[in-house]
Amino acid sequence: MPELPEVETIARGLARWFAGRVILRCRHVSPHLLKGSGRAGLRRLPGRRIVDIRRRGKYLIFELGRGMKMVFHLKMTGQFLVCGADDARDRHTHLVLSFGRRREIRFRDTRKFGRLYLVNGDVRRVLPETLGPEPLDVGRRRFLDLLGRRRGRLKSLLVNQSFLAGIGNIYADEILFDARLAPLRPASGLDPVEARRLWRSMRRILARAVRCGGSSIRDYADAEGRLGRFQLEHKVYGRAGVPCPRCGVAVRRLVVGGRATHFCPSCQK
DNA sequence: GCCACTGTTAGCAT
DNA sequence: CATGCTAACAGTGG
Repeated sequence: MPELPEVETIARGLARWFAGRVILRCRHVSPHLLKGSGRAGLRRLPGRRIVDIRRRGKYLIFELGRGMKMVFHLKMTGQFLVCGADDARDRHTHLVLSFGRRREIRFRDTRKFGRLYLVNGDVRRVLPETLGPEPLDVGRRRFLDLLGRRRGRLKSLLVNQSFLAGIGNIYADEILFDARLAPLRPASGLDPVEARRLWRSMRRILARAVRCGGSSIRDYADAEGRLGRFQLEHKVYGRAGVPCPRCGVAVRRLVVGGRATHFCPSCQK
């Protein structure tokens, strides 16, 4: 479930406690996380300082000393845990970074879709070439321009990482509800007022979700174990059959581009 | 026990 | 450029 707000929250929490700290030890517990030759790079982690921890799209990036980077994608169920060396470790823990005072960062992932890439120099060498810009960095004019170049349905476009990086299923549905736009609308068919509303809603929803620490639907928690609060503000996601908070008509659920999609059939046009 | 479903994304065919 | 299907994997709920 980690989308932009969740990854941002995790990155901020980790950076707060671990920026500037030196990795003492690295234990790679499972082969899934890091493929093939990348594993050799793990030996070069001990002794290296964590300069900063930041986010790009849904990727979490540890910037290390001398230009080395660890780039994580959490996919569906990846999570970070900050804990003590003696805390119980279950079979879904795939990587452990040890620090002084017996503190550890652990990467845990039940479905094993998550990935780690090690890179020297530019992170773009491991990010997809097609990765779109940051939603919160795109100005209104640029957004309208990007939108005008695309066809296809609004819902599919918002979750497309080559359009904008970081929006997933939950926030796409919440953004479209906020913008009062139907998920099946063709992206190219918006008038300027609607397009501007979509840009505003995107910024509003993502910024508010970051302030809330993301959405805890199933098992998401940040690295310090705190739950997000934005799920309390969901208006349509996961609420099929519940009255729309704006007009009272039952929220509908359908599948668009293979993704569950929730919307109000009455006030999203 | 079996089957359908779940937040992601890459790769492939159409 | 867009869409649909599959696969990677584990847990949950009917």
